[in-house]
Amino acid sequence: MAEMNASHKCATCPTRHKTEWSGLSEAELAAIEKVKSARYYEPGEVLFHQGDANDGVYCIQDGLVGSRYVDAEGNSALLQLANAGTTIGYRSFLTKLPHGSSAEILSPSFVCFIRSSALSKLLIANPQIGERFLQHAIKDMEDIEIRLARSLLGNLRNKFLHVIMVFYQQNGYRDKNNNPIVELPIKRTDIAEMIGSKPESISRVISDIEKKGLLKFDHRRVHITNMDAILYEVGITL
Amino acid sequence: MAEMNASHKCATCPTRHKTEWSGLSEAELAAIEKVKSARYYEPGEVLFHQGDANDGVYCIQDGLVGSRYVDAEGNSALLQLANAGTTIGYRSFLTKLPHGSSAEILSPSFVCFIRSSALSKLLIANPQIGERFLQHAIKDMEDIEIRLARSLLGNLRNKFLHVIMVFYQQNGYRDKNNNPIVELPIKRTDIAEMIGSKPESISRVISDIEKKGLLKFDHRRVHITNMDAILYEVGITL
DNA sequence: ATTGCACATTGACTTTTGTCATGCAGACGA
DNA sequence: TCGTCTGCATGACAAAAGTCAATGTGCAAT
Repeated sequence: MAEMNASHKCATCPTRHKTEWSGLSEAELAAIEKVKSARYYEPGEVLFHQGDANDGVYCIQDGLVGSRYVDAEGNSALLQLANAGTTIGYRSFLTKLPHGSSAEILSPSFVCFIRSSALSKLLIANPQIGERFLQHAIKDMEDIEIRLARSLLGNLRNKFLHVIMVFYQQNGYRDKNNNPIVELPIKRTDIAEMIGSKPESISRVISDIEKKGLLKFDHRRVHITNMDAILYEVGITL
Repeated sequence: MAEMNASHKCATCPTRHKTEWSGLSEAELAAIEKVKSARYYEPGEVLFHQGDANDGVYCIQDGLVGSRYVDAEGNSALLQLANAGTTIGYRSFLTKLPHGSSAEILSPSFVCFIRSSALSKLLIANPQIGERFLQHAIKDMEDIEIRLARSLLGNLRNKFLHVIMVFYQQNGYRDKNNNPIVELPIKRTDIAEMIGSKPESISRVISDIEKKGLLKFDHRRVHITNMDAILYEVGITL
């Protein structure tokens, strides 16, 4: 993932169809092409910091980016993960307020950047991009609302299983024996920060879940050995 | 609050300036007036149920409405509170998906209703209403994101104090001696459901907080006796 | 191959929160 | 005024999760 291609033009971007920039004309793409910049990022790099003013939006062509919130005591939480095809930073672009959380590279990523001033012009010329931002906002909102509901209602084990299943929906595959497998894109500490917990507790939950035969962990590779039980426990709704 | 007035026309609605319907022309208001219905609700009544299809949006003229999510085991959580001037149900109107949570009356309320079919026509004729929904969505999102962050990072006491301070910002006032006071609009059990806890734990947190001299509880009336300490503990940011 | 390092696990213990049972007080209708 | 009901508080105990310390493990650089 995220290896350097020959070119990174929007017109040939493999993930553009999943973004707010799908369905634009050749001329519009060319306009974006002229004002955008793009580069490869290493894990740990930061696209923008919590509290910074908005300078534009970032479109993730490949990789994984987390939005991390740090409170006054220095405790941090991962509020959201954004993968290929996701545009981030649009919220503070629209509100003109500072970023509420940092955007931190979690996996090697290739990310494009469109400066606010250029984006404002694009929005005036193409009102349908605004409509796409509304759709995006609503999708994000449902996502966050589910997280909130689970964080209010579930125990550690339930929340952890949910995270695993979300990763499975995004990245999961089946091996030659048709057994479901998912590679976790982030480390234990970050999983803990997604559900408001600590890495030690994650370890304990993992060994408990393995003992019960629901999952089998091999470092970041997870074999889902009892899908039904997990789906039942996680709950189908929401 | 929420007593029956002589009339409940949008044109004279005291809370309209806070809603998506502000800034509409006389003719547009008259159009809404023709298609809307409105009535008074008692606590416990439900505007729509989790899982129901969307039939329109509800505009709260006066009172308090909570969106309650219930999981498979029957545990419930209050995800959001909506007070006067707030329009709810717009999300599933826009996505055409079922409601993710119920809307339950928490205080006596007067609520207007605009059917989907009529609202669709209004939106076509008045694109700026769509823009207002985007603003509303973003505001809701920031609200939920704060809740999520606190729910991931904070302990019970911190989350409880935050809820109190939110109520204070909305409803708080000062007595003759200039001491800050807030009347809690909901009971302990519902506060517990807002922060993923139980009423007994809320009681304990309250007696602890009283012992420390931060707040003084008289049933639902709360005297804020050490504002600085509370603001420090809750944290100014986000 | 060896060392160093970041990540992960495990154990012992503490703290926080939930659970269950009980009692009390204010609100309301008969 | 009397019972009844709901909300609230408290005590005793159980369960869940965090903390601190020690140890293990794979990986990369030398």
